[in-house]
Amino acid sequence: MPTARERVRAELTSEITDAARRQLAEVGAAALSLRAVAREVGMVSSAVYRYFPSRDDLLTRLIIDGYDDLGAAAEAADDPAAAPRGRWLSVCRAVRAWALAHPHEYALLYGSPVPGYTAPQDTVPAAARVGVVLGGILGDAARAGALPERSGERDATLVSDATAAVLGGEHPAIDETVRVRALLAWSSLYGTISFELFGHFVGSVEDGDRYFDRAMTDLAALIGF
Amino acid sequence: MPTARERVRAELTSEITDAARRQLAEVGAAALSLRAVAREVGMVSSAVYRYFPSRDDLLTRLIIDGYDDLGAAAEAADDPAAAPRGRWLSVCRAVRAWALAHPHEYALLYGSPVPGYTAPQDTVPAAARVGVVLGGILGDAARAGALPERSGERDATLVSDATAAVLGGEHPAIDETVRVRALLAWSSLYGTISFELFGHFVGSVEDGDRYFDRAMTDLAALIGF
DNA sequence: GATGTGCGAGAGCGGTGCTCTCGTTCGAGA
DNA sequence: TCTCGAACGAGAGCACCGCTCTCGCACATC
Repeated sequence: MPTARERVRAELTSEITDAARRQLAEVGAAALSLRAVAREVGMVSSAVYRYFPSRDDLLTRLIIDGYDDLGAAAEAADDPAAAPRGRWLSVCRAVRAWALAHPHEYALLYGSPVPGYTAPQDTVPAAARVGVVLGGILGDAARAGALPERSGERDATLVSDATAAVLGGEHPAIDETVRVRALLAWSSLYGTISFELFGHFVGSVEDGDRYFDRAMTDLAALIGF
Repeated sequence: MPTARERVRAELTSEITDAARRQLAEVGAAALSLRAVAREVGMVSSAVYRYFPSRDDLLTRLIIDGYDDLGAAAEAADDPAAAPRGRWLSVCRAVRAWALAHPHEYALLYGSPVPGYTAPQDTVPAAARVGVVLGGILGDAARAGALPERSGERDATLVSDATAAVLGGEHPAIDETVRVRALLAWSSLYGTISFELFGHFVGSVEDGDRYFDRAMTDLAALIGF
């Protein structure tokens, strides 16, 4: 049972992260100021250091929360009963929708890394959630016989064992070519969203929604869906 | 003929940008400090404002230079006499090599936008150079009959006229499907490089060089090369 | 009830972007 | 050739930043 002190500490911690999240959404990670967060929660800046040893640790908290929120959105959008292509497209749409709704969070997760900041190991499980969802679609499709037959060969020098396991594991319909294409589709999803969000499609793509659907459908076909 | 004052002004301006470029390469855009640049060139910080009205304007200069440098690298890597797939792969490799050699510049160009900063119109021509090279490969391939026949249809609600013109223009082998795939391949190139550079492939891709070549080859096949 | 730990407040350090003022110097027009 | 205005560098200063340290106060434990 938590003491009163522990309870108020937990409450204050989440109050700080909430304020930080609000400020992140407003001004972005680079302009996120620990002092402003402190002001918003009615603290003096030095008091915040009782809860987060540095601004980077506060950012780490936001990064993990962001990955988790995005991962949950992707998982919620996936209907395991649907056909592979529909599942793929649905998850891609969910990721894009989350990115458009949380542009600064997305930039924090998938944009330039914060300088002098290296992601601690804590972020890894949360960061992997979207990939796990997409890998599950691939594996389910293979086991359902929805993918063309392939050599099933394994080249461990290209894709790591852990990632190969996430990408449907060993199956005759999955070889290194499929694994590479799945990774390519995964990174292309984020490349597409990043280009849209960071303005590189301005003047090129007229209808973002339709372009995205067509591009993601092309990627699904590349994998074999 | 430039006066002595104009000459020394131009010289000092390039001295400032050189120092800024060095600092960008070392500490990244977010940590680039106008005061440190001033120190490096032996000025007091306020004097730099005679040459750049703000830190963002200095960054804009670096962005344009970066796009130009990257664009020149892409153009130099393209051999118009080669086959489309080889040209595509060669340009992709050049972009990746430039990114790996200039990670902070790359992050400035294709990572999170600087907060409160909107790219001025000056950056557009420089930013377009890589896309023009890739579009040229597509157009040459179409005119050489190296692409499968298609409907040649045009759907201006999806891709802008200017971009369609860059992507080989009107040709029976180029329809909106090809244009979408070309844009997808373009953004996927950067998605792949960004994932590698920003650490999202850590633990997944074992051999970055081979993975990149195979992924880019898959993209070429998607376009029709 | 005494004691020690957790906590918030405040001052302070060195850094940042940016502004303003003040002499100086240079260059073009009279 | 002289003059006067524009350009320039230096310096002080403002408000902000991340972070550290110290100092009291309050709470939980012995």
